[in-house]
Amino acid sequence: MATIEDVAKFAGLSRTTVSRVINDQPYVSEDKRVRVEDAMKALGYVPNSSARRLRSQKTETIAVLLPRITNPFFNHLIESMEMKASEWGYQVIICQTHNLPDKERDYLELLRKKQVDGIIMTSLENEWEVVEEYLQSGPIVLCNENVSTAPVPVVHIDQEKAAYEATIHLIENGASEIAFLQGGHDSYVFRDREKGFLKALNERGISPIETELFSSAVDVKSGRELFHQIQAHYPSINGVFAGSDEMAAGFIYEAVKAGVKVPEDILVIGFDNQAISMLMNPSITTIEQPFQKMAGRCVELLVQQVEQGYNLKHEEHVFPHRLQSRVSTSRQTNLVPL
Amino acid sequence: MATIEDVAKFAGLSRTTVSRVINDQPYVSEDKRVRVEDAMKALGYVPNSSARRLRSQKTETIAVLLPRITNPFFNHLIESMEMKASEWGYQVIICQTHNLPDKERDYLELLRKKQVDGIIMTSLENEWEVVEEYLQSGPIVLCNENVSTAPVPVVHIDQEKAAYEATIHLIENGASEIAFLQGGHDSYVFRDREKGFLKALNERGISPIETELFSSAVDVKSGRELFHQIQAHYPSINGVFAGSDEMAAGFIYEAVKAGVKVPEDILVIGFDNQAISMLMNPSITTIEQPFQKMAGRCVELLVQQVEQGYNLKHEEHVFPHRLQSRVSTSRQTNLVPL
DNA sequence: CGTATACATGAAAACGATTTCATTAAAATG
DNA sequence: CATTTTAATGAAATCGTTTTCATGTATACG
Repeated sequence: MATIEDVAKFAGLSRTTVSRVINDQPYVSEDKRVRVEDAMKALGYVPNSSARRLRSQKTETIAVLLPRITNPFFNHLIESMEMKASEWGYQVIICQTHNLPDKERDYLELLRKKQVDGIIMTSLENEWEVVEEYLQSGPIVLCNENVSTAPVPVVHIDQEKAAYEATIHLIENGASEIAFLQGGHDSYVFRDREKGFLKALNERGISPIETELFSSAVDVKSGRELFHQIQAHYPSINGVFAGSDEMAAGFIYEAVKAGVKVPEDILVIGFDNQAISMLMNPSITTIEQPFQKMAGRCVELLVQQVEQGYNLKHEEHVFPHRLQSRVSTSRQTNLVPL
Repeated sequence: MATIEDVAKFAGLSRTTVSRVINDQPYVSEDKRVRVEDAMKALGYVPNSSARRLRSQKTETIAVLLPRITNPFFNHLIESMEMKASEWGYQVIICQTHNLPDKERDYLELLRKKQVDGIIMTSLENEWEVVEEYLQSGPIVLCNENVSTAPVPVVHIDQEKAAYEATIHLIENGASEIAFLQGGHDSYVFRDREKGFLKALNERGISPIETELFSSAVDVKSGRELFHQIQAHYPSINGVFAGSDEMAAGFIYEAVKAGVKVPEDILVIGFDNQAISMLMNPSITTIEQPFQKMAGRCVELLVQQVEQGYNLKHEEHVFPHRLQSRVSTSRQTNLVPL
C-alpha cells in the first residue's frame, strides 16, 4: 500500500505538504494542492489509521458497554448511539458484558490501552469504585444506571417515579397484591424502581409481600418462569410489575396458556414500550423511555468531553417517561386494543 | 501515562527487554522478568494500542456491516459474532448501513484505512463489483447474501429451498392464492427466496398473482401496512409468505384488529423463529436459521483469513434450516399453541 | 581446550502519519 | 527603499511500540 512518503515522492514534494493537503490545512499553493491530489489518486493512497492514531493520540472510536445486544432496550439504545457517533465521525465498538464483572473490566481496559477515546456504560456490573479508576484514562458517560456519587454525566429517566406511577396505575385498576419482578442481579435501576414501587404500596396502605421470586434476567424466558413460580407459591397475587416488556410478554404467554386471564385475573405492566407490548394479545401497558434522545445525549456528552476535555463532576440528565395504557391493566375492556 | 521507555528506565533495562516480557517472548532471564513486571506494576503501565497497531500492522478489530441493529435477526447474529470475536481476542465495530449504498462504502473504507483487519457483511447494498475492490485491502466474509460469483467465503442457509418448503407448507394447509412479502429492496436473499416461492407455486399448478405490493422493510410496520394493501387490492389472497417474523406479526396484528381470522381466513408464515413468533396469538409458523452457528462460522472464517492469509476463491458454507409449524398455518386447531 | 551453540541483552531501525521549526520568497507597510 | 508580515515549503522530531541486528557470555561438544 502506498504511504504518504510515496505520494510525496510521486508529486515531487515533501511529506509535510502532502499532510497539509490531506488535512485541509492552509499554506499550500493551489498548483501543489492539485499535484498532491493527483498523486494520491494515481497511487490509490489512503491515510493509515494506526499511524494517525499514534501521532494524534486520538482514536475517534468509542466503546458502548451493555449486557447483551439482543435485549431490545439495549439494541434500540445502541442503534441511535451508532447513528449519532457516525454523525460526529466516531466508530462504535460493541461490548457485551453478559452481566459479568470481569468482562466489564476487560472492556474498560480499552480505555487504558487508548484503544477508544471514551466509554458509554449502559449497565454496571462492578462496584463504582472499580470503574472510577478508569476515569484517569478517559471520559465515561453513564446511561440508565444512576450512580449518584459518580463524577460523570449520567443520562436516565426518573426510574423511581416511573415505577411509582406504574404501581399506582396497577392499584387504581384493581390490583391489591402486587409482585415486583425485576431482572436477577442488583443494580441501581433495580433499587430505584423498587423504591418507587414500595412508596406506592405504602402510600396506598398495601403491605408488600415478601416474595422469594427469582429470575436471572428481564427476558421472555424469565417472565415465563416467574409465572409458574407465582402460580405455585403466591396464587393470590393479582398484579405484576415487570422490569421489561419481554418479561411481561413471557408472563402473559404462560398465563394465557394456563387459562389465567389478563387483565381479569392478573394485571400486568411492562417497561420500555417495545413493539412486543403492542403486538401481544392482550396488549401490554408499559412505561415509555425516550431512548433515541437519551442515546443521542450520551454520545454528545461523551464526544464533547473527548474533544474539549472533562472535569470530574456529577451531572444528571433526566428525561421524561410516559405511561402507555393498554389492555393488560384495563379492567373495563379486555379485547383488541385501539 | 507511562510508556515502555519509562518502564525500561525504572527497571534499569532496555525497551527491548520490556517488550519481550510484555509479549511473553523467550530469552529473558527470570530476575529481569520480575524486575520488568514490578516496574510495570509500579508505573501502572499498559501498552499503547495505537503504537502496537502501527508497528505490527494488525488491529485485532473487525467490522460487521448490517442494515440496522434493531432488527432481531441481525442483533442475534451480531451477539454471537461479538462473543466469538471476543474469544479470539478481536473487537467488533458495528456498522449500520440503513440500506444506504454510500454508508456501506463509507464503512468498507475502514478496510482501506487499515482501521479493521477484516469485514463481515450481512447485507449488500452496492453491486458486488464495487465491494470486490476492497478485497485488495483485506478479507471479507459474506453472511446471508449468497453472491455466487464472489471470491470469498459465504455463509448462509439454502434460502431457495427454505422458501420452497414454506410455500408448500402454506399450500398443503389450504392456501390457494399466496402473496410473497419480502423487504423493499432487491437483494440476493430476496431473489433466492422468490425463486423457491415460484418453484413451489409452479409445481402445484398455482399461477402467481402479479401484485404491486410495496414495503420498505421487513419490520412490524411494513407488515401492518401490507395487510391493509392486501385487504384493499387483493381481497382473495388467503396465504402470506412474510420475509420475517416481525413482518408476519405486524400483518397478523392488523388482521386480528380488522376481524380477519388467522389461520381460518388467511394462513401466514414468517421467517427466523424469533421470540415474537411464539408469543403472538395466534403463534406464527416460521423457518428457523441456526444463526449462532452461522455467526460463529463467519468470525472463524474471517479471523482465519486475517491470521493465515487469504486467497480469492468462492466457498459456500450452507447451514440447515428447519420449519417450525405453529397455529398461523394450522387449519385444524386455532387456539392456544402447544 | 578450542569451537560451535544457545541464551541474554540492548542500540537502532522501522511502522506511517503529524507537528515543530527553520528557511526562503513574496507582499505589505511606513 | 528598508523593514516587517505573511505565505509556502521541507527537514527533522515525534508518537510508542516491535523487530532486526550486533554483541557478549555461558554452556555443550568433540
